[in-house]
Amino acid sequence: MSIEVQSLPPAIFLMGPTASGKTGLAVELLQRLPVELISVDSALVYKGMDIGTAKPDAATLERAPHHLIDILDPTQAYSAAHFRSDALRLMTDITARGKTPLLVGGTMLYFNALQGGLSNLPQANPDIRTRLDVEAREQGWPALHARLAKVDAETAARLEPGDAQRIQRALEVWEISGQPISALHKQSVSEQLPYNLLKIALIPSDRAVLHQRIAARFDAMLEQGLLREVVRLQQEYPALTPDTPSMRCVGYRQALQHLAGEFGLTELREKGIAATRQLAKRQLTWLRGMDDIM
RNA sequence: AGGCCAGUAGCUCAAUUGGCAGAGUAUCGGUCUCCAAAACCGAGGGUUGGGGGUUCGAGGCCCUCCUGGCCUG
Repeated sequence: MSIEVQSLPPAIFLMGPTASGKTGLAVELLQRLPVELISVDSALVYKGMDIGTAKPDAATLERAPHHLIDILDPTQAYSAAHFRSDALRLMTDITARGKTPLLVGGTMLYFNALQGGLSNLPQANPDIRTRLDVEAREQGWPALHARLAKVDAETAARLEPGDAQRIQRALEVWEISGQPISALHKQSVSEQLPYNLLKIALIPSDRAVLHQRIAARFDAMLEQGLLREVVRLQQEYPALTPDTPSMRCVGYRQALQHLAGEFGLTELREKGIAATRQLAKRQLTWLRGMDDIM
């Protein structure tokens, strides 16, 4: 380990799939170490989404405050870039206070963007996205993929013709900047994270046990009033639809569909649990590919 | 008790006249640069309820048994 690395301030990553016990461990570490907690979670940012996100309860948050929880209305959008910017600012502040940032959560893209950096790309543009969505409805995403191939063959070759989100993003970047996203990726690389990282992953030893915990937790959410929470959100924010980013969260999307009469309670339970298992699987895939994990 | 309908992948269902058993979903694996609890890609998975028969060949036809549903008594 070089002197340069040792001189960097410390920061801790505490990662793990949903229902792996991250919050409990984070609270415990807080009691023993001079740390401040930063949530790394694309769902916990939303106010009013408490039950379905398994947000730490009020008493826990009182005892163990988390940054980046309850910072947005459910009508708003967040992103990896927003997170990176917010987290870097908070880490600087925490370090200046003589504390160590403890980043805890399950949104692996956010951890990845924080550590590895993001290229300097134009911001998302809702108007362009809406227009591209309309065009895709008329022509199909493969047609837009073909359009992308004309201006950015490299990215088109990398993406599947059905990969709506990434085709849309690549076309959006092209329209705003006049440059292929592949070229921008090569140009600008944000600097290394100026912290000496300790990365901890909570990886369940047995998938079957994780599946049991997921099922039990979803049942508990239903008992605690997940459906009431979603009804209340709909009343408070009539603009919410199943396509709103916040409502794409596991459990909320299925609850909206159930409330719209698409299926019954039994199916809601099955679909909610399955969606959570799939989330956990993707989180574990990320973790398998990460280096330096304890 | 009799009559009718159904039984095919974990689940919901396709399969022309008897002609290579398939989809969706789930599960598993992977991809991931401003939506990521998102989006996308791939793979495995079958004694077609059991047994017998006809046929070159049966998920589909015949016999029989089992299971479920509906109708009649």
